[in-house]
Amino acid sequence: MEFTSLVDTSLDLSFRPLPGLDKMAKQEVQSNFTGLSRDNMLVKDEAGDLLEELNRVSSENKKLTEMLTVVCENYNALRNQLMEYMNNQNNGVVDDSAGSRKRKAENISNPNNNNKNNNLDIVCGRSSESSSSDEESCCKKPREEDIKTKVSVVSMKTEASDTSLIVKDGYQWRKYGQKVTRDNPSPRAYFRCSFAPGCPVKKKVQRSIEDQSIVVATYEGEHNHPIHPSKPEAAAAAAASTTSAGSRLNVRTIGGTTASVPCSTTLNPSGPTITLDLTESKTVAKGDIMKMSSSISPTGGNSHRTTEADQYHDRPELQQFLIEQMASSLTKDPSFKAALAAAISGKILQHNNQTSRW
DNA sequence: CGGTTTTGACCGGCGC
DNA sequence: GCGCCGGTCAAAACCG
Repeated sequence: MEFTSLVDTSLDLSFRPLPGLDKMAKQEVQSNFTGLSRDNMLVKDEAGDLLEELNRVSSENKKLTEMLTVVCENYNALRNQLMEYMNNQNNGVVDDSAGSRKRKAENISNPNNNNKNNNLDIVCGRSSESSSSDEESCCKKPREEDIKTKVSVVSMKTEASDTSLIVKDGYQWRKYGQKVTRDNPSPRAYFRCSFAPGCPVKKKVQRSIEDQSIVVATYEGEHNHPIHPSKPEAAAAAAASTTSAGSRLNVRTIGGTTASVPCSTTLNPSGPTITLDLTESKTVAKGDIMKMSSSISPTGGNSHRTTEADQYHDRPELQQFLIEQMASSLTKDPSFKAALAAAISGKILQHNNQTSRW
């Protein structure tokens, strides 16, 4: 399953001039102001400026689209590498898992344990669900629960002083138990989704044994209802809980601003790690947007407008900076990320529904 | 008052 | 069969 096949990466911001708009605008201006030669000249200049602005913005739009496409391609490449790695591990480990009668609960019970068997179970379950019979043969008798339950792990950085095991993922959870497990001194909390009656999703939340400030949430199952509309922070974890990759997905919020890229993907032996820096404050993002919009706004400062537009046109480094600013502002904005993640997870869900019908 | 959290008891799977 | 352990139940307490 190709990621690009699921997500339309064209990112149409609907801000490109229509073909012929140039002519139409000029004709309209001319017909409206015939006989007023001086005004006519002024309006022509203004129309020209606006068209330049439109062209510039549409070219930026195009560049942003290309950037997003590159990101998706990188994701696909990394995912392919991961699949190869998984296949290699599968060949080496399958006998071990068949021979050992180790309790299966341990796979799930220890989210910090980067258990290869756990990954394999998930991958096999998912591939038999969505792929051809060739892939089904990789695990001929997948256990039924492995197919039914999708398990995803989300780890989040929290305040070290925050002792509550609350992971805000947008869904409504009801805690039904708490246990201290053998391998981790910090208690593990058990949650059920209480947003919709009969929703089978469960969640286990426990602090990482290595880093107490990291809370590890293990989601089991799929929600049978849409995400709570008033909770935009749901995006990342919701995407993780419905991830089509089916492998371990760690969504981390990192304190501070050390990450220059707010969203990055890395491949490590435990699986792909998606690191989301959600800690950037809204004020920063909005400030950037405000800065940007005020500097490029066609309505701001008539006398400087043309020269500013020319600056952006003539200087590629400024264009590059502008593009980076736009991308940075978009990715820093939580609401944009939430909307993007919701759209992607929606696409994935839609695709899963379509493939399950085949 | 209804929903949520807490917490001890209980259950079932697994290893020895 | 027994004990360990993770997961779940359910009554009481808590909260808005």
